[in-house]
Amino acid sequence: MKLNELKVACSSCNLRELCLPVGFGRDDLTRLDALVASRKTVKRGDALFHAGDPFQSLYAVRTGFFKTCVSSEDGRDQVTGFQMAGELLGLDAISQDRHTCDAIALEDAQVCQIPYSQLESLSREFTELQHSFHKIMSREIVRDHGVMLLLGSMRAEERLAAFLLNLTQRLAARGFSPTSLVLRMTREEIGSYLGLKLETVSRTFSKFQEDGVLEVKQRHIRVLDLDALHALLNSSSAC
Amino acid sequence: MKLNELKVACSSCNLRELCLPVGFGRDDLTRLDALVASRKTVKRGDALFHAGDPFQSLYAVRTGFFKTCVSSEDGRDQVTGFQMAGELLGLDAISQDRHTCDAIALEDAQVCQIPYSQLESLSREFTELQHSFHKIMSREIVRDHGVMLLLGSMRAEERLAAFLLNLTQRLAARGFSPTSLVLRMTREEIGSYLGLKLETVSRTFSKFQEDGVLEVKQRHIRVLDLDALHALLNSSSAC
DNA sequence: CGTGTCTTTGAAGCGAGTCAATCAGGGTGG
DNA sequence: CCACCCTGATTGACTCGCTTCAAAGACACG
Repeated sequence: MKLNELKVACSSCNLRELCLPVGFGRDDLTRLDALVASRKTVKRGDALFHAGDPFQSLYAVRTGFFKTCVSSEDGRDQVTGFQMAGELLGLDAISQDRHTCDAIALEDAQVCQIPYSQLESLSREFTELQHSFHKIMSREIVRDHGVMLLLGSMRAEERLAAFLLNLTQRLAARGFSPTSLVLRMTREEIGSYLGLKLETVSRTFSKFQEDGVLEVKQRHIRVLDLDALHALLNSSSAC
Repeated sequence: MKLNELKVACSSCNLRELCLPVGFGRDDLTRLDALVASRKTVKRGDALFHAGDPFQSLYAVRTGFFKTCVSSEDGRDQVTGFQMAGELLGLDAISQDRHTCDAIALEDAQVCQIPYSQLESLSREFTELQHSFHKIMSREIVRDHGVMLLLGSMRAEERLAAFLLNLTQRLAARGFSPTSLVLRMTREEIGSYLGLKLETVSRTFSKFQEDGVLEVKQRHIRVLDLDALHALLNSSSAC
């Protein structure tokens, strides 16, 4: 066994508290190691998979940043999520044995490949894994419902505030500063995710800067007034 | 064993081709029967569960029609789906051991109660069930992504067309006429689902009627020109 | 037959989209 | 090392689709 393969094992991965094995004990973790077949490198701009590709494996993001997007027959497309370290890609593909969205790396990335058939068989004899996997799928459903709420009933400022708060929370959980971040995606990608045009995203960033809520320098964002962002979400009756 | 309990068994349920046991053989079906604990009746307007309720069971709709809706802290709320016979309710609750949305019956309904712990243990020794359950969760994710596409990039007419096409397809799969239907939900609920105000929904229905695409009499809808509905989705370049 | 809920329709206003021009960086090649 | 180019970001002016506010109509139910 080669040394760099040891490194990739779940049992020694620093993401184990965020990824599939949340809450696992030491013994559980070593059982998981059998599951992760290999690492895979994806360069910025490249696709990990495309819609229509046959489904073999799920992928856990180790490093880097992804977007997933679906597209309709008439060429419309929609960013459905942004994934960072510890998050799973490919859950949509189980339903039809084919991927239903594209997963594109927004920066150079590394993923762990998890063959789905092995995940199924291992989780049959390993209750914690089964439970953990179900929770992750369910969490994705809950997340999607939150996005539906956002897209269905929020105004531009509220959408961007919700987006930034979500991003900073997830970054904070990974040990990054919750007040200073670098966006990995373009204004257009943010807009697609939030159901806005890129100009509206840009204008809203500028508005936040004027109001002293953010400092915006291209993709570098500093949160100056976290309460103001929260306030945008907790009081729709602000008008 | 009482006669009416025999009737509720998956092995003799006429929904078995739409529900959890899709593609199961005779033997598989009888193994499933152990899973469904009981039936439950929900009256029109009542909740099957509320957001925050502790999670015990999933529910399969036997008869009737439900809506699920999430709400944010500030009282905004969003219909996240409409469920009919054979569809599962409660998948969102697995992630946090609590329901995250309300499930409200839009007409008198009957559901099968599926204790989640039993579903987990049975699916550990029963590959087909495990696989089927995973597919159902994954399908929910794919559906949500479709709704996100709708909410993020479609205009009012396109949203309503997509909604109606989806509804008629699901009704057709259950043996109902694909051209004539009775809406179980109000304009406001449709609007909430589609990210529109109820007046806009009403106006769009009227527009479709003027154009000869639909015949609309309150909640009674007849589809006159199916192609026109499809055309609204397949050519955004119609302008 | 009245009452409340849901639906329809109109008129006016506004938020976000569209179109277009300019600006800022990052990378590349001379 | 710098000028250039290309992509992405910003900003402005105008337009349009949807929302808002308001009133009237239709239906279901007691």
